Amino acid sequence: MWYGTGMKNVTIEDIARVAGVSKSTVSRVLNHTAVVAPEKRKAVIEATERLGFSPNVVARSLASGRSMTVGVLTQLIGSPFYDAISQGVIAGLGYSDYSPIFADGQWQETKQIDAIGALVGRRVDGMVLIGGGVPSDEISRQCSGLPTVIVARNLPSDRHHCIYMDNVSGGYLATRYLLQQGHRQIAIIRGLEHHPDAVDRFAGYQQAFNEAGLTPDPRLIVDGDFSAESGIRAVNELLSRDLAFTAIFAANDLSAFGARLALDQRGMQVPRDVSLIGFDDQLESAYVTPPLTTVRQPAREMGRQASEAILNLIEGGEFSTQAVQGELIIRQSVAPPLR
Amino acid sequence: MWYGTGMKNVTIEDIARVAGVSKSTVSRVLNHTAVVAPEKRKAVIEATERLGFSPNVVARSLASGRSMTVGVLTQLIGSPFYDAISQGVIAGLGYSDYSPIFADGQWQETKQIDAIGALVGRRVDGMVLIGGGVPSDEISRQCSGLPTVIVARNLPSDRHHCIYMDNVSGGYLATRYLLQQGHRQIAIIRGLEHHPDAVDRFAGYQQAFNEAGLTPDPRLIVDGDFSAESGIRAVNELLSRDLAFTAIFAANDLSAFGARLALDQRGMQVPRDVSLIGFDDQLESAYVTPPLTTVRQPAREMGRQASEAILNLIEGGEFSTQAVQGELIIRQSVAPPLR
DNA sequence: CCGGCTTCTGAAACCGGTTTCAGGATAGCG
DNA sequence: CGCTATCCTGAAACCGGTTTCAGAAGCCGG
Repeated sequence: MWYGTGMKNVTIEDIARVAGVSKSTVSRVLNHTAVVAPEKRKAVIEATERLGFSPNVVARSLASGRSMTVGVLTQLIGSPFYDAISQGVIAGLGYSDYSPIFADGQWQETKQIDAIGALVGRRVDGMVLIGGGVPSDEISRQCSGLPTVIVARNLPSDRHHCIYMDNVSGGYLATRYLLQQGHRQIAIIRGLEHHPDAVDRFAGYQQAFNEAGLTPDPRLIVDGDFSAESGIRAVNELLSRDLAFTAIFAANDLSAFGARLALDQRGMQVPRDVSLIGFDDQLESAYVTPPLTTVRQPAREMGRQASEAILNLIEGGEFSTQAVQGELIIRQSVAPPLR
Repeated sequence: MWYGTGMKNVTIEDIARVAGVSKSTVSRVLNHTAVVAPEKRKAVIEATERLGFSPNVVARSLASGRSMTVGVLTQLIGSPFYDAISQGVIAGLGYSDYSPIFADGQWQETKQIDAIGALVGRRVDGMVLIGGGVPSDEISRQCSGLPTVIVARNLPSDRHHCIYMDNVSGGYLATRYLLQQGHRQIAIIRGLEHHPDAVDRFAGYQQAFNEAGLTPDPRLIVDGDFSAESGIRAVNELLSRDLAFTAIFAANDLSAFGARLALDQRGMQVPRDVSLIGFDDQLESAYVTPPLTTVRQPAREMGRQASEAILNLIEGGEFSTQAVQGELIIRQSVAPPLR
């Protein structure tokens, strides 16, 4: 078996022979790891180019102890938000000498633990964990001594480096905006019951109400699971309960889409009859009708930040947990209530 | 530096010592590569578990010549279609012992060539090329002797293994459906001018007209670039030209969303005033208002198929280029024309 | 009871680099 | 001019596995 651009497989030894020097010297030239006499350096470089040599990364990894790879644990459920983070990581690593290796957690804790194990076994030099629910101490155990960044999740222990979205303030922002527009009966479609993001956004919702000296109507709180279907179900449930509401705060844009569709099917217009606000600001949200007002999560940027953080940690740098703030993106799905 | 679950770093040599056998025997037990006396086997397995040994994949790769990785070249532009293919590849590889390594081509030929080179340098055992525009013979050159699958692109040479969507028949399907519904003035928003997918879909559009003994109105053909913005621009252009049309075939769902929005802003309803059909069937398409009729491209499945194909090729199996057919997904954005 | 064949096993070579170490050449200094 | 400090360089060890090879042990039939 052979690879590479050309023939057999040219090794550092071949270069050494052709250039009339030793392996060591070739290595030194290639890595700029020591001063080498100019004429030898030249000979090595020429030989390298003539034979079309590209060093065997695997051998190099073994010898140097660094694999030049970063393990990325995804959850792969096809959520636009998490996917965008992965993309950001890939993009951010694109400018470095490190390559990302992916493993798929499938939102199952055991799978995630296995996947982390597989990545560790591959001797990745750093680890980026996107979302997921692996317990803190399990992470510590498996990734001890290994630079690790956790994205889109906030682990309280300061052993961990996290880049997460401040979901409380995000939920607060969305709700306060609706309140400012004059809404009082604001339904909320929550995300997965125990999902920390969902819990936090809900906390923000309550906080905005509290701050305004109001109390949300508990009957307007319905559960969902971040899917578009759950948005449909939630609206149907609200309408079947025959409750009055003038606005909906959806757990994420996808469920907002579902909610929008369900409202439309019942003949209710957004924002005339009901205002609607989402969470995420995914690509499509600016182009649905009406363009969706939402809280922007800079997913791609978070991924990119994570890649920078991990590179920095690998180089021995420092990093401390960062919360990124959501941004209210005002479009056209919210209007003051009619009356 | 040390990794792993526990202490220093336990190697096969440690296991050998503890189990009272030689390295060779440990290797044989771990890889089931030869028969070993039951009691020694047991000793090895026990030692392995007790010390929490996980083999160094890098060393194994170097020795065996197989890196147990598959290189994936993406284009990372955030296109829902291409992204979904990547996800499919990750998912498909999840069940194997191979891990995907990503490199980002950024839709630039030079970047793509570099990226392929980097992957080859990493001694990947197989390569999955998603989209992109690297010339056929450049691929042959760099990937010679390396199992390679090209997804979402059809290279005529039979040296290559491709999994691609039949865009001609997809475009045909969409257009024929509109014709069947009674539309005659069918505008088309094309994708990027020289993009093969766009060209093919347009060919399908013409084919459907031909087959019906009709000719499309050339003034209803406008260019786009697969973005939502381009959908908006296209509709505005059509309307400003003051042309009569009863239906729009958009290059992809994203540009259909844009078109839908632009129509809405001009007070035109879908499908009452104008019917709209897209291409892709991305996640959100079922939940916009009205739910979008479209041609489904099984992106994720294509990625999964690619991963299966590459694993098969690595094992020495055969694979021949496959065209997957699009499927017309009828929802509610198309209706017969009013008159 | 012995030769031949099979089975198991360990020593050693190997994969392709990096890194240590020691020695030779050269330069600097008194 | 002699002696030490410095600079280059190559030999060899090393990273942690796999695989070859040859020898030891066990089994068989004659």
